[in-house]
Amino acid sequence: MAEPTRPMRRQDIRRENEKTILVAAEKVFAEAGFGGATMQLIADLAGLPKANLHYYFATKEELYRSVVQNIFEIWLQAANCFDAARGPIDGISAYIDAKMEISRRHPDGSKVWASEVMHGAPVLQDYMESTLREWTDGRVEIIRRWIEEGKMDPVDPRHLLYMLWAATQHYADFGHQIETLNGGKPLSDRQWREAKDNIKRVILTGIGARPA
Amino acid sequence: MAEPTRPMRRQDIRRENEKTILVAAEKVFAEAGFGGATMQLIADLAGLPKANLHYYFATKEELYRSVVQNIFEIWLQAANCFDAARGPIDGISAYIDAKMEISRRHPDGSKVWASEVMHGAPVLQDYMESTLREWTDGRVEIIRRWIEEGKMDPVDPRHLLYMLWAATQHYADFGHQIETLNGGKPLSDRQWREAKDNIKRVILTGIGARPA
DNA sequence: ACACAACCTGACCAACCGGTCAACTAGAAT
DNA sequence: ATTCTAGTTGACCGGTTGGTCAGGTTGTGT
Repeated sequence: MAEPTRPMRRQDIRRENEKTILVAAEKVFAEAGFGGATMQLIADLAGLPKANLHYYFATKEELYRSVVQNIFEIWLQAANCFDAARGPIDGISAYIDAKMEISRRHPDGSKVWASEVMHGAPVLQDYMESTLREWTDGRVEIIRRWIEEGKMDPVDPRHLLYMLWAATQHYADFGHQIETLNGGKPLSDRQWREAKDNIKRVILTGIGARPA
Repeated sequence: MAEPTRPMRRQDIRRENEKTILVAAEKVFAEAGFGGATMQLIADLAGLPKANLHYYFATKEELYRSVVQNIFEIWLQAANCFDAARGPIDGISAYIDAKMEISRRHPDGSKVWASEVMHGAPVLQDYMESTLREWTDGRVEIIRRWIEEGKMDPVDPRHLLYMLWAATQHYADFGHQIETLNGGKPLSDRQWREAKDNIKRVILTGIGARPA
């Protein structure tokens, strides 16, 4: 019954262990916060001795930094939906879909991200002042153009973006509250769809989005 | 120049010290999370010796619990706006105003609350299953009635509430991000008003709210 | 077969944290 | 004035934490 453990190549070992550690770390950081997380807890969850963690990640901060950067990249990827779109209905719908999918598939990463920002973004400050700002400015420009072209009402683009972030991220960060109010059960497929549709409908109607 | 320190009555001492400690604790818990906060940090910020903290609050958990319960009560007070209203425009407007005011005046408390929920509400689980659930069910019923009376479109009441919570709380929890994207400066009075107006306008339009 | 480098890990350590306590000071009641 | 109780605090303690390290094991190029 024992799997015939094929010999692993060096590269595979490193990649696999780093992945295992990062997954465990993401979960522990999400559940306990940076201060509450311990290397021992992460090691136990990863099924590795603590000293092994320090072989791959020198310090707790370095491990945390890797986790945060990972989720930040996923977060940014959802951005592309916006660019390809021809109008607010396509663009914002796709963006809501993408961000809701992140909230559903990576709730731990979302929480780590939220926690990082809430504590003043000590690790990500640089990214926020460069990458995030550029991305935001670009999207603001797109929305402004949509408004000029009469494709939607004149809504402040920044506050609209904040609302999109807030409404979608809420389902990850406050998932526990939502679950509690849902009778202690996680949202079903159907409920996730309803959530998505509701956000889309309220916001798209709210900004007076008109077909391109 | 030294203030003529009037003798303090026992009651005043206790009340004043508890208040000082709670304020300091709220800030430290918000900035560092429960795990990252230390009694020493809180004591330093409060200007009291650490042992004195333990005189008023036996354990770190007890102090944390007090902080969380405080903000929970503020949070619940904003609820009353909803009841007095005759229709969605009045009710939801007032609620958004109240919650935005909380985000602005009590950003630390909001963060502690968010952190608490994000980590599975270890302290507040009881409240969430009783008080919060009751409050939510009551509000759902009100919204449902508004829909029946044709005062707004048939939007899922729960998801609408989540959106209200998310959009308003975001300005506290992600305040640092918003500040960074605002050129590193806090939102001005005018920008806060714009934020509030935008949320109101998008949501009220989005749900097709009609005057009672 | 050999040597080198990457990988692994039990044992250990200094620093720190939550919490305790005994001794002290200062209002309040008589 | 005396007594009692609430409030104050420096010093201390056991347990935990992030991090180290010496010595072992295993894949890999020659």
